[in-house]
Amino acid sequence: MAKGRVTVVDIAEAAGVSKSTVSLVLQGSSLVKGATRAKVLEVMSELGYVYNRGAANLRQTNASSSIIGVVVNDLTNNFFAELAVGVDMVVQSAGFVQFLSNTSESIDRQREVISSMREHGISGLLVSPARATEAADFKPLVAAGIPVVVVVRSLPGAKVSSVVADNANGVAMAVRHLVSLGHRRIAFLGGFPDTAVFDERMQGYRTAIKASGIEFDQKLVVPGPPSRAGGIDAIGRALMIDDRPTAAVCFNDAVAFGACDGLRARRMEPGQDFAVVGFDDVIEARSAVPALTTISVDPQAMGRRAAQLLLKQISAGKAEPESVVTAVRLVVRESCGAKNGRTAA
Amino acid sequence: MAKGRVTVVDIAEAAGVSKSTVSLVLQGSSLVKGATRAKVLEVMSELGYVYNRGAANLRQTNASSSIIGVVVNDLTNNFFAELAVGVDMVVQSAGFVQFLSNTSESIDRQREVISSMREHGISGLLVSPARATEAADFKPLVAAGIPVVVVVRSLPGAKVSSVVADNANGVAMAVRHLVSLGHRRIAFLGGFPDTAVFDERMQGYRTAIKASGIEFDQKLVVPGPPSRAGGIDAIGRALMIDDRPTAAVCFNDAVAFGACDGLRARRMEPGQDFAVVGFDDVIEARSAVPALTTISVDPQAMGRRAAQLLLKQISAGKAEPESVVTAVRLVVRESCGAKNGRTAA
DNA sequence: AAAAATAATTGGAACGTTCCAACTTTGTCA
DNA sequence: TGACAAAGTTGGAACGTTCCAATTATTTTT
Repeated sequence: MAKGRVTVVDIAEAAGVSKSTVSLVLQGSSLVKGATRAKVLEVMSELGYVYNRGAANLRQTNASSSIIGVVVNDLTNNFFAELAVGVDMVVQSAGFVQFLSNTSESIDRQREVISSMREHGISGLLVSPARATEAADFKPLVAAGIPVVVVVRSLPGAKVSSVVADNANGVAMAVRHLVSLGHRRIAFLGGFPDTAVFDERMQGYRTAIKASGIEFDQKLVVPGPPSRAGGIDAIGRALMIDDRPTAAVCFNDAVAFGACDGLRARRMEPGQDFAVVGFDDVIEARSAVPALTTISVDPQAMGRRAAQLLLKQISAGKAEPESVVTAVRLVVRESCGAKNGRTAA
Repeated sequence: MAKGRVTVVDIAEAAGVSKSTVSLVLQGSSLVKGATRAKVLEVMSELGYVYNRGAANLRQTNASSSIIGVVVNDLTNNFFAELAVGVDMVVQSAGFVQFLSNTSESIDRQREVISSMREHGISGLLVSPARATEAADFKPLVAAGIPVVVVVRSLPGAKVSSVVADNANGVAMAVRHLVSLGHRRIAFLGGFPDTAVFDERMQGYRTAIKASGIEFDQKLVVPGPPSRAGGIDAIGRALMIDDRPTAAVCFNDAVAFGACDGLRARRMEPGQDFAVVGFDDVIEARSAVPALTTISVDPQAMGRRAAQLLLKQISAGKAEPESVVTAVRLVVRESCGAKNGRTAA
C-alpha cells in the first residue's frame, strides 16, 4: 500500500485504458465514451486517487495555477478579517483557492510572503499593503504578467488596480452632518499626513467645509497616530486651540474612541458637550457608550468586489489597471449628539 | 523577453555552468565553489529568476511541499482570526507557508477546501472543524500519512492530534469563584449537549460543584444554542426553577451577554442581582457594561502551540496522535459582582 | 612525478501531468 | 460494399526541478 502515491498511470492500468484517456476524464472532456469514463471514475475512487495539481500546471504552458494570493496587513483587525472572508467567498466559488497571509504591518514579512507565493505560482495577488509599501514593490509581479489588485490602501504611482473606499465622500458626509447639527468649528483628528488614505480623507474635509461656507482653518487639522492613544493626544491638542472646536471628524474609529476618552478625562461628555464622528464602523462602534457615529464601509463587500476584479483580470489575460471606489454611508448613533436633539452652542 | 519564464537551464547557460550546478546553488550545497556560486546568484537576480516549487517537489519523492493547510470555521470571529495569526507566526518562521481557508461552519465547504488542499500537496493540516464534522472525515488524510491537528473543538474517536483549551478546569474555576462569593445555587446555561466541548465544560461544572459540598441538581443545567438569543432563552428558563439560582456559568460569552439581556428585561441588574460568568474572553467582554467576568483562553497562543505540534509531526515523519490541553485563566470583572463587594443573599 | 584522494562539476533519468499527432474503431452515406 | 467521416483512444514528448552515478579538476600524499 505504502508504495507511494496513486498516479494516473496506476489508474490507467487498473482500468485497462491509457493514461491519456484518464487525463481526458480528469478534465471532463466530451471525447471519452460514457462507459469508459464511468469505469475510470470508479477505479479512481477505489484506489483513492488524488489529483496532483503541481504536476499538472507544470505542464500547462500558460501557468494558471488556480491559486490566488491574499495578503492582509492585520488579520487581528476585524475589518481585514471580514475583507478576507469576502474575498474567499468569490474566489472559492470561482474554483480558485486562496493563499492567505498576514503581514502584521511588517514590510519585510510582506516581501517574504509575496515571494513565497510567487514560487508557488499564484495566478493573481490581492493585497492590502503594509504601511510604507512602495509602488515599486509590485513591479516584478506586474512585469511577469501577474495581475495585482491593491485594496483598502491605494498605492499612488503603482501600475496596479485598486479597490478603495470612498474616503473623500465619507468624510464630506460626516462634515455636512455636523454642520447640519449647527457646528461651525469642526476639527479633523488623527492620521499620518504622508499616506494616501489621509490625503483622500482630508480632501473630503476641505471640500465639505468650504462648500458649507466655512473658512478652512489649518489649525483645526491635528494629525497623529491612527490609534486610541493618538486620539487622546489629538483631542487634547484640539481643545487648546483658541476658538476651540465643538466637533471632530476622526481619521478612524480608534482615534474617535481615544477622543472620547480624552473628552471624559476633561469632564466633557462625548455626544453632549462635544460631537465625535469616526470612520470604519468597527464592530465595537455599535456597542460602545456612547455608540459611535461613524462612516461605515462594508469590508466584506469590498473584498468581494476586489476579488471579482482580480478574477476578471486573470481571465482576461492582461491586466489593464483599473480603480474602483466603493460607496460608504453615514451611520448616525449617539456620539455626534444628534440622537438627543442637541445642537452645538 | 516574453518567451516564457526563466528556468534553471537559462541560468546555467548564462552563467556557463550546468543546470546541476545551479540546482546545487539553489539548495545551498557546500559542494560548489564560492566563485561559481557568486556568479550563479548574480545571473539569477539579473534574469529575475523565480524558483518553481511545483516542479521541485514533483521530483522530490517524499513530497514535503512546504505548504501547510489551515482551516477555520469562522474567520469573522476574532477568536479564530487570532488563532490563525498565532499559527501563521510559527508556520512562517519555520519556512512554511499557510494556505488559510474559512468554512463558515459549512461542512460541505470544509470538504471542498480540504480536498483542494490535498491536490496542492499540503504537508500538514491544522483545522478548527465546522460543527458536525465526523471523525471519519479525516481518515483519508491520515491514511495518506498527512499529519492532522485538530484545534479548539476536539473530535472524539478521530485518530488525530488535538489542541484544546482546558474546558473542564475553566468552568471549575468559575464555579469555585462564584462559591467563594457565597453562591450555592449556580446554573449552567447554554451549549449543545451532543458536542465534545459541552461535555468537557459540564464535567468541570459537576466536579467543582461536588467538591464544594453542594449537591448537583440536574435542573440547574439549561442547555441551548450557544448564541446571544440562546442565552436570553436559557436565563428565562433558569429563573422559573423553584429555588432559583443566584448565579450562572455560561457556555460562552455570547450566552453570557444574552443572559445579561434577559436579566435586564426582568429588571434585574447583572453583577448586582445575579452573577454571570462567561467563557472565551472575546474582545467585547472588557468593554461591555457591566464588563464580563469570564474564562480567558488565549487563542493566539493556542494557534502557536498547535502549529508547533503539527510541525513536529511533519518533521518526525509519522504522526503519533497527541493531545494538548492549554491553560485558561479566570478574569474577574464586574458581571460576577465581585468588584462591588457584593455576595449572594 | 606519479598515484591516490578529494573537491567540483556534469549529463541524463525521473517525478505526474497535459498536449499533440497518430492511430483504431465505429458509424454513415452513396 | 467500399469509401469516408466521426468518435474514441493512445504513445511519446514536454514542463522545471532534483537525484544519482560518472566525470573532470584540483590537492595531497608517497
